[in-house]
Amino acid sequence: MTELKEDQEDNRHPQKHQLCDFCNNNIALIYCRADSAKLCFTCDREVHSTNQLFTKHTRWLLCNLCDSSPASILCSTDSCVLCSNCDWESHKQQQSLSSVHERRPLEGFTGCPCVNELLSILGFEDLGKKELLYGDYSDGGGGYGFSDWVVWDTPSVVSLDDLIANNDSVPPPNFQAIGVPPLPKNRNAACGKHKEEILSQLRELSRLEPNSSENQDETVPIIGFQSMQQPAQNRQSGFKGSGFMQNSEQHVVPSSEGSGFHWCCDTGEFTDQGFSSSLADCFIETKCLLPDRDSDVGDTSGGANEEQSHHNPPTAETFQMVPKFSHRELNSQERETAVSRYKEKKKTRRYEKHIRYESRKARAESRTRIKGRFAKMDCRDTSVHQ
DNA sequence: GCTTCAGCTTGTGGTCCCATCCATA
DNA sequence: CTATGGATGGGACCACAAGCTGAAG
Repeated sequence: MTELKEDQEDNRHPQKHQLCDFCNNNIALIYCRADSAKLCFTCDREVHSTNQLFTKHTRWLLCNLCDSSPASILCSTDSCVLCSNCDWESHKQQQSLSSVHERRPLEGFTGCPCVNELLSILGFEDLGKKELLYGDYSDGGGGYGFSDWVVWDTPSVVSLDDLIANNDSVPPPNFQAIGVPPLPKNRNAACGKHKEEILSQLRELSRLEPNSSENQDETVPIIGFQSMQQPAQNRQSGFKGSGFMQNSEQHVVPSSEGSGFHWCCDTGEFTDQGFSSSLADCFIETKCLLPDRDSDVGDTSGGANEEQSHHNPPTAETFQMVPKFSHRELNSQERETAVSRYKEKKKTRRYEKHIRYESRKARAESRTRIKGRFAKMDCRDTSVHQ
């Protein structure tokens, strides 16, 4: 079904994939604005690890439509990443449909992230390096096909009641359910249409990493139900992924004492020392982007604010009512305008010194100076001697 | 609407000073 | 690893005419 949809999408936007500007061999998946270059993951690593300056280049995934601009928007509905222009064009033409499209901003990355970090950046944080290296996700045979990694189906047995029901088999804090088929991984991958190519290149990159074999054990995610990661996924699909659209079970996810993880959906409070700061930053940023109405949500945990019955408890439905898309679209338009202004300004950018008033220049050159500083006219006599 | 005027702001270049980087002992 | 010195880059400084702005006639 998903593959069919993707095929249709591909037919709708027939295109020839751009090759990497560096090796001219692999499909370019990354765009570096500083270099104005389209790169594959391997060449990106090679190019941007050469010196410290290059590591500061911010890179983005390539837009799935035009294949020539950095993608700044993820459309979860279409499972594609788009540049601001293509996002505007594609969703402008389908006003009625775009109103229900889930979109969220994407951020670039800098430095030389390792494969695991890239997996996290691209929304494959559940997919450890071991799976990347040895996992057979590219075909459907013998287990989980690729689509299983990226398509989210609500788990049949994940609720507080389910967990409490069998007290005899209360799982340890990490809730490792041995023998349970692994949940679909990464229901919120942010890599767009070229998932397989990305994973293929990351797999290649992983092989090239010197300590790929050493760290495998450390990076192997727990197979099966992982309460440690569940909130992160929920958070991604909910907060980051635009508005709690997917998983109404979020508010019954158990908080596990002593596990270093706590999730409380009522307040939106989320703490987990295990998560990277970058992910936390994403969360904070997204929260700031939400309309003011959301800011009240965080207070509902307090007793006094519970009296405020003018708004319902922040269930998934409540958040769905928030006019988040109007906010998002406004940002998108503003972004569009800003990008246009930036491009125009960039065209006229001048790095050489620009003299606005030649007359002032001529006068400054003829002025008397003392140690480079302009001197008063009545100091002329003394300056002459210097 | 136009002109005039007063007051304020801006811009100009050579030199100095300080912080930072890098190589070397 | 630390200390030292040279190289480098960028900002501050100066006076004052030109330009700008708002009020007044």
